[in-house]
Amino acid sequence: MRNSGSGGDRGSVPTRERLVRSTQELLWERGYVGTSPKAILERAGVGQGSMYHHFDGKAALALAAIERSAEELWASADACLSGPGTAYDKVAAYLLRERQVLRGCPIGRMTQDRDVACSAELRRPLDALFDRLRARIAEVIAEGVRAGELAAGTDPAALAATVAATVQGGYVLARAADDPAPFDAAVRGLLALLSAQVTTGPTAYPTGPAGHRSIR
Amino acid sequence: MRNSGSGGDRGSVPTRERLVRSTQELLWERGYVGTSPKAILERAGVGQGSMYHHFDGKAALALAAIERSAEELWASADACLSGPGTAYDKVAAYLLRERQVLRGCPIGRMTQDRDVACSAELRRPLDALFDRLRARIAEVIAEGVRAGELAAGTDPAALAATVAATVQGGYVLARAADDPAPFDAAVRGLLALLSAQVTTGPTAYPTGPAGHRSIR
DNA sequence: GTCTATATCTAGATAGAC
DNA sequence: GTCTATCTAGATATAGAC
Repeated sequence: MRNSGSGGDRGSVPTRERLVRSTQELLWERGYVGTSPKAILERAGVGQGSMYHHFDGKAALALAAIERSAEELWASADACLSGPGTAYDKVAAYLLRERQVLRGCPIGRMTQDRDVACSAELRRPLDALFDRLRARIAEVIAEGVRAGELAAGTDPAALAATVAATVQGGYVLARAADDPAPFDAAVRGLLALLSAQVTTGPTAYPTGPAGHRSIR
Repeated sequence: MRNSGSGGDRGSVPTRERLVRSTQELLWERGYVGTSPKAILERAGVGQGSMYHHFDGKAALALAAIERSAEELWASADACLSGPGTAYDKVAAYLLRERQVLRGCPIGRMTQDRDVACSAELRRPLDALFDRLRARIAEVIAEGVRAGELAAGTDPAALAATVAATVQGGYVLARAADDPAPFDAAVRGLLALLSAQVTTGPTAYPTGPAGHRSIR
């Protein structure tokens, strides 16, 4: 049982963990190309030797950071989509959950990074996350259709893609404007369309403690 | 009247123009941070002296390239939105027009580049483009509402943001999957929702020569 | 107007001391 | 395990010849 870092017995964050977290932050802020090992080390407060001891190099560290971010994002999204209420409520909870719009999506951002998109290994966690996300949203929608809440003839997979795309595109529009308003508008527009598919009004069900603001 | 490049009288593209076009391509492929002056010069086939003669530096050249790309994108989008048919037809024409999905949007991509987003000057053309685009889509939708084609109560600005976001987000999902399918699914899902807002079926009007495949 | 040579700084990684 | 030196290459810009 080797010591996995000097911090474990001091109550501080182990070196390896600090490297991963620093890299998560920097990838989110600057992307892969814009993030240098030097910047990671400075933020983590460790020397170069530590980084190359724990990881093979920049790509390996980035992979660990991306996988971690994807896990965290999935946990957050799934919590919304597994919440109380109708299918509409669950989708609305996911759409209205988003935070820090101007920072963008830590995972979606990576798709614009050439070195990431061109690397099968680095792209895999992105693909896996969005695949799971769309599948989960589609599942929620399909349940709504089966329950008679949403219009029959609704294509769950297509609508799930629209939901995920609206969020990702909302980030893009908001960053272009340096203002979260376009993101909010896109979500509002989608929820308005979605509510038109609801045969039983979403508020006809008890929505439970979540109490998300309804759009229409 | 100074000579604005040695190519004008030889039928070849002037140096300055070659620099702008090369930069457009590289910004699209690699983003701002990932594009070096050296790469631009190599693609344009000119020496460094030419670049620093025509432009102050990388940022100035990038600004010219981004403005050019925005103009081209606007022309293309506006053509779709000014086409024949109903409001649904026009929006569908815009949504279905998209090409080279895996390359992403040359303008939307820039929003993920820190140096661009943090520069008021470089961000301005992105903001202007998406602002015009949303305004134009909203105009089409508002006309549809006034004409009684689309449901009264529709919020043109919000729906326009949803349309633009679906496209931008579709690119993100497609690049994550390395497959255009999620883009197509997102568009299909949105058109299905939109068609539910159509009080008069879109095919009830003569759609003219455009003849876009209808989704539902 | 265009070129090559040069300068400075940083990226990314290795070597080896402690 | 962690540190500081050191290395090679490339980014970005300037200088000055042609």
